[in-house]
Amino acid sequence: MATNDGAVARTARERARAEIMAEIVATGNEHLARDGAPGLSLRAVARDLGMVSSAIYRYVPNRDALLTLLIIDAYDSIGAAAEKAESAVSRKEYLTRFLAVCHAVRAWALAHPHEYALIYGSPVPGYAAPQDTIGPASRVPTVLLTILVDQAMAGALPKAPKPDPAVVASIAPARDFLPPVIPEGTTIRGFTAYSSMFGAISFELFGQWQKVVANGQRARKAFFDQQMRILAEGLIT
Amino acid sequence: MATNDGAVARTARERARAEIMAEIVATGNEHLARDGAPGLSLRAVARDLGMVSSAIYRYVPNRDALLTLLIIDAYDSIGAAAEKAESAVSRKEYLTRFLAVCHAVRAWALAHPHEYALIYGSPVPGYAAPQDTIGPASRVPTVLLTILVDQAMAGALPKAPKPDPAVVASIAPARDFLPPVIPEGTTIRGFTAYSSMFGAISFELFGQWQKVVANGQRARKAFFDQQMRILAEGLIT
DNA sequence: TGTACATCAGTGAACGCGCGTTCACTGATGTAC
DNA sequence: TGTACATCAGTGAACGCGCGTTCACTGATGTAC
Repeated sequence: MATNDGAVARTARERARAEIMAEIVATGNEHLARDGAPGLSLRAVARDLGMVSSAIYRYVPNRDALLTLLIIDAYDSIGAAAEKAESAVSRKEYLTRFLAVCHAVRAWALAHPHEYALIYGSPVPGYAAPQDTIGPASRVPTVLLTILVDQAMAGALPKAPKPDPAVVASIAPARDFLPPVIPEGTTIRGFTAYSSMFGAISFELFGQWQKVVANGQRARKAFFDQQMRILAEGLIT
Repeated sequence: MATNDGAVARTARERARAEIMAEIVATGNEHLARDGAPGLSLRAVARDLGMVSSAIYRYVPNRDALLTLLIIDAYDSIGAAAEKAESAVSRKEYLTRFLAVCHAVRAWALAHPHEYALIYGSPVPGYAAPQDTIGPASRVPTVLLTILVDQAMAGALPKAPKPDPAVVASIAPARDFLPPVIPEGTTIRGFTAYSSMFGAISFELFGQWQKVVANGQRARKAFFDQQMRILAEGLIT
């Protein structure tokens, strides 16, 4: 047994490998920010790392694998931002917690537009996301769900009429991860708010509010805040 | 003056040109559907049209121009679908008109996923949409606006509290095309419903409901319908 | 109606580019005894 | 502790590919007189 603190970074090789993997992800993100996902190339990343183009294949088996790494990194990054913002709010301030998440997600998106586009924009043609991305992808929705659960536990959930049986059936898969305290009507409203939030961010980020909403940071933020408050109606108090 | 019915297709050359332009757009759309926007290439389109690769430059000055043609075509196509569905509903059935538009837009998106991604998904890196796309882009929102205006004229608009001054200021640019019958509170709710609708469609189309909403057509449609009804609350009666 | 010139569509070759990926190799690091 | 072998990281050349775009050209169509 060699000198070894924990499971990380044992031999020099392993340490170097972990570092280089991190550099690959970092450089990949830079390229994403400059050229977007379609322009991402293994050769270019290798070049930036001072490697010959074939050397990168020691770390990443192909281009799709690099995309997967970047997708996981992006989901983790946006998830961490949401968690951090939400955790700073006192537990009983449900609406404030919700808005904190919304604004954190939006701020992250504005700061990392190409990473955002990678995970919430159009799928990259020919790329199929593997299972590994599902876990990190659920961090943001999990935070939001926690707010609803806390509210339900406190008996502070607004009444939501039970939807049509067809609608209830449509969200059957969600029952696997949804605690029973959340009624169906609330679930649908929650999902709607959830996709709506990303709709609002995508519209802002992808330029769809051109000539509709003022361009200033202040205006955009106030507009978004109001949108999120509307989405929270009948769901979060 | 040659035999000439109207402003279209005079000489053989002009007729041929118009036809080939249409074929270019059609073929471009096929390629979009197969490979997505990033993979769209002038060479490939020319090849499919039986032209030598340089010949296409007689019709389209460069790749970006082809993208612009396809974007305009997509906006026109989705706009026409929305208009058609909405026009079939009796004028006073506001909610039914709204839902007709929502379902028409969704159906179009499901039928043309790559064209949808082109106009509502991540922007194509390095491409800047020219002014020509603004007109066609406004067809869907214009139909939706008409519903609100008709409702306002009939005095059937739900009350919406006037938002904060900062919020009102943020939508100042919209005042240019918004009739004064629509109050600020309604405007913001309308914009929110609008971006939310595309958020819902994008989530469905881009695979974000994996393991959340059931996969069947029926389920997906029922779920979407319920979402749209929630968005209509406090806005459309 | 017929001819002369101008315009346009399409050809074929070429330019220079960057990409993903493979392969046989050298030299450094790690492991077993 | 020292040596022998196995593993791994990185090299450099090469493969075959498709792309956008330019250019000088031929031949057909359109226009002016």
